[in-house]
Amino acid sequence: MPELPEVETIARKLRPELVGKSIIKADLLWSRTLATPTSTKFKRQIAGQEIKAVGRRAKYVHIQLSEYHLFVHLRMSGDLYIKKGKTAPGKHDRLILDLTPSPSPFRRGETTRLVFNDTRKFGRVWLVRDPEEVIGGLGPEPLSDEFTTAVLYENLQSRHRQLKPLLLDQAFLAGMGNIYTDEALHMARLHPLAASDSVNREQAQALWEAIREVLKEGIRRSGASIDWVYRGGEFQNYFRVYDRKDQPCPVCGTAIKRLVIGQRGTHVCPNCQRIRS
DNA sequence: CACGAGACCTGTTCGC
DNA sequence: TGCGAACAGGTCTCGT
Repeated sequence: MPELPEVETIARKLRPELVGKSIIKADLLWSRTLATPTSTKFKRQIAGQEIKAVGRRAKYVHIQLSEYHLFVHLRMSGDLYIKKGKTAPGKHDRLILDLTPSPSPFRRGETTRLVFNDTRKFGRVWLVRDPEEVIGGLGPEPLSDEFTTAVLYENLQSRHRQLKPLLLDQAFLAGMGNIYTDEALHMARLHPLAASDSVNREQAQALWEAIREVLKEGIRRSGASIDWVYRGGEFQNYFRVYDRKDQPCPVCGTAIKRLVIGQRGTHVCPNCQRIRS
């Protein structure tokens, strides 16, 4: 489910609810959800921590605590949300953090919880002192100032990889997923199988612009919501190629094709996106 | 180094 | 209607 825009949307929504509250206790309902440390250590270390900030790096939700950093990766089906009031855990809840009650005089003493729900159990949570332990190997943040056309061009030249798998590689660029990669390549009129070192300066410029534009549009529309996973986004109504097999390309009207590249469904306009040219 | 296949999981949709 | 196959927003690890 969640790529950069969806994770950004979730982090923005959680921030005002979480900052300033403290964690009372943790309830781990699926042990493999915890990547590090051990369950015992995790529960001991997180209890009493105050939430200082909530942000995002790549596809990780980053929750800064008084002495630790909590990272959550939603992978394919994860979601993070606030649940108020005492209720039984949901079917796919994997981790529940009890928070100090809201100070509001109208809802005095009401239980507030941060719930990590994850149907497919691929999601992971880390509690560390040093953030580098989790996010140290990531490539540039695509919407940051360090990510320039020149950086993209040089990095593309320095390897010989198919464009799509390279853009999905989080060590190359952090935050792109299957949807936004297909959309960006289409916008830049580049074929997903084109070799990275075959891309010229103009094409790198177009790709840089497309990546930023597509991600910003995704954020503006609060992400994309397909089927039962993740709700609230609107970007699915504006896909140009993703999930649009056999439907017309919005640019030229040619039927969109679906390929499989690196075991991922990949959508292209066979007319707009050609390997040579 | 680049790339493909298999794992990890559950749920929904598709094809016969 | 039933039932197995294919597929899903991600990433890791192994073998070639």
